[in-house]
Amino acid sequence: MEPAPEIERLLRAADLRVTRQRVAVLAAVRTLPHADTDTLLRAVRAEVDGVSHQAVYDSLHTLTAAGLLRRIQPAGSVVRYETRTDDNHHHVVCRSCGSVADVDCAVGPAPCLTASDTHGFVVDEAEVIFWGTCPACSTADTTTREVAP
Amino acid sequence: MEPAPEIERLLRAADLRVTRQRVAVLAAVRTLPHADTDTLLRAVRAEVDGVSHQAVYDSLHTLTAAGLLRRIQPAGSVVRYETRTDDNHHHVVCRSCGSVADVDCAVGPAPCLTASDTHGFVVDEAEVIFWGTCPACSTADTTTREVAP
DNA sequence: CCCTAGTCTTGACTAGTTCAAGAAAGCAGG
DNA sequence: CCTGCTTTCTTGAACTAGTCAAGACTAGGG
Repeated sequence: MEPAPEIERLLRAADLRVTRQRVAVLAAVRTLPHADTDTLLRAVRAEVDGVSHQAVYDSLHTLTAAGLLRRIQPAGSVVRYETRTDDNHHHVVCRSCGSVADVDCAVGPAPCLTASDTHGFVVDEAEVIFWGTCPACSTADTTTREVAP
Repeated sequence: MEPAPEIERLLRAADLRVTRQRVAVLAAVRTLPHADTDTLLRAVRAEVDGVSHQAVYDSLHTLTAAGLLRRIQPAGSVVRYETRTDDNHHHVVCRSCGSVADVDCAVGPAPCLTASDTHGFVVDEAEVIFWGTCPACSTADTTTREVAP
């Protein structure tokens, strides 16, 4: 389903052992960007039978530490992962269904990274999360009101 | 310790019943901005004996819904609360110790609220979190290296 | 003062994640 | 190709933060 050799190359480049579990995890995050751990676990098990949940947690942590994955966690959401790690892009999150989409930086390469007074903190990253309503939910809201409790 | 009448007034203005628990919760968040629920629970119990954790959770939810509190949750952190709700300010979070400080908007009243392409999402808020190292941790890091594992 | 809706207490329960010990597997060197 | 060391995976228990639900209590309008 996924080009395994390419993924294998990525793992070796990051000095990580190539295991079926890791390959499957990385492939899963590629095909399911912004998915949560449980969804990824299912996807991985569809590829490699009998993978333990701990292996998936471990792989996700390792791959994140190696810079192959990026971990995102909007308030009130479980942890989600994506493979776009190089660019400092941001996210829009739907308040209603929790879906996430990528948003490129609006103002140049690293906007908003100029806080007025950071109280002596040494800032290395500015994370921006846009909150709103996704197309599907805003349509559902206006057309079929009173459906949700 | 806190001006209870003032807090009472705030509660009534928000059409909420005035209970000892709520007053204590609101006072606790005032004196301990950015505190997590557990810290607040302890603070509340110091004022009013035997308060249940559920009452604190309920109060925090109710007060947040009424706009008297703002709930923040940086990735990897538990939920925290603060009383500054009117202005759209942001936060700096220490990667090392997790401490949080307020940061006022850098560019005008609502910066960064102009995402380039929001994929059809209707955006109503832009949340900015600055990640870095707090003064205490950066000092500890440079002077007493090798202390932490 | 009484009534009722809203709030609090008590205690069980859940989801998501981490911890720990031993078995299995990757891969460098011979 | 085989060996052995080290990392990774499996298994299964444990933990934390938070939620659910039933009944007792109480704020505040009448």
